[in-house]
Amino acid sequence: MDKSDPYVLERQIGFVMRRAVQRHIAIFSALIPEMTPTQFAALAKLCELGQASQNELGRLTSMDVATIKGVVDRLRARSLINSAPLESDKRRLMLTPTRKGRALYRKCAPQAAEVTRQTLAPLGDEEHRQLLQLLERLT
Amino acid sequence: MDKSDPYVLERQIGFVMRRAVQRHIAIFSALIPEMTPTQFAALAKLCELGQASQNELGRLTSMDVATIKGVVDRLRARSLINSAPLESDKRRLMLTPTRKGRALYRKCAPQAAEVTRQTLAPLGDEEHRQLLQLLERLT
DNA sequence: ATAATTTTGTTTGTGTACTAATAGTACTGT
DNA sequence: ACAGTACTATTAGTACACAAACAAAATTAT
Repeated sequence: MDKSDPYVLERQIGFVMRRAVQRHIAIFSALIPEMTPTQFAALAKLCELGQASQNELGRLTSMDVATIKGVVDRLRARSLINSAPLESDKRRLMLTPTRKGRALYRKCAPQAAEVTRQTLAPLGDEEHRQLLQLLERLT
Repeated sequence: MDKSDPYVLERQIGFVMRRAVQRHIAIFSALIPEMTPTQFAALAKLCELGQASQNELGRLTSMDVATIKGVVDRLRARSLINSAPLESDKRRLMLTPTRKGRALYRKCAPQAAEVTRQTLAPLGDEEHRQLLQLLERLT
């Protein structure tokens, strides 16, 4: 990169990522109108784990405490997860997916794989791997 | 890609991009506390153009009508841009950066370049180019 | 055992981001 | 000229995302 390049908005990583995320979210909500990507991430992780505290689930899905609370509230309002204070540690709110939540997850998981496929449709398999690896290193 | 792979949240492009964006925004707000990335994008593009209608600016910065309105409102509240209805087309709201807005942009632009540099610090120059090119093709 | 610290969850406030509905203006075709 | 269409902006509602401040509970350090 030539350090003397003028600042061109369209070539900045932040701008390009924002646009790519916008397209991804549009594909997601077209294929999975039942849930937002964030809600699906939380539900998917909780189904994978079987159970988790709210804080734990937030960490594992990269959501801060305020965000995960809102997501959990909305999932619970739709009876997709249950929550109960933990006896052994009264600070913690233990979450479990409901039968309905697990069923919805099972139904949506193949669709979520298809979201990934459509999002990456412009790329070949090798490029897909490359992109994922490069982005992971930015984390 | 093995189609029989189970659905692993952490390997989905959406999840990985969300995390990368989170890190980028954290770097941005540490280096440029004066503005959000979105506000900077709008101000930068407006300074580059000299003037633009609100709708036009939204299109060029990939913000929908509701989003660009909020961003413009906040920039105007801080006297970084001016707005006036256009005589020749009364639907349009013509925007121009103020002197203060242009000064702030000039001050922040080098910092914004530094944000990009720090965000991409884990990658080499060739990888930087690759990542940008791959992401652009997802748009 | 008590004080200091850490962890977990909640609340408030600000700022994207999108949808859908509304209204005024401009343009197009007949 | 006028009807239909398209464009621009606003508003209301929902959903992330983060910071900061708070309270309650658990852990630790002395």
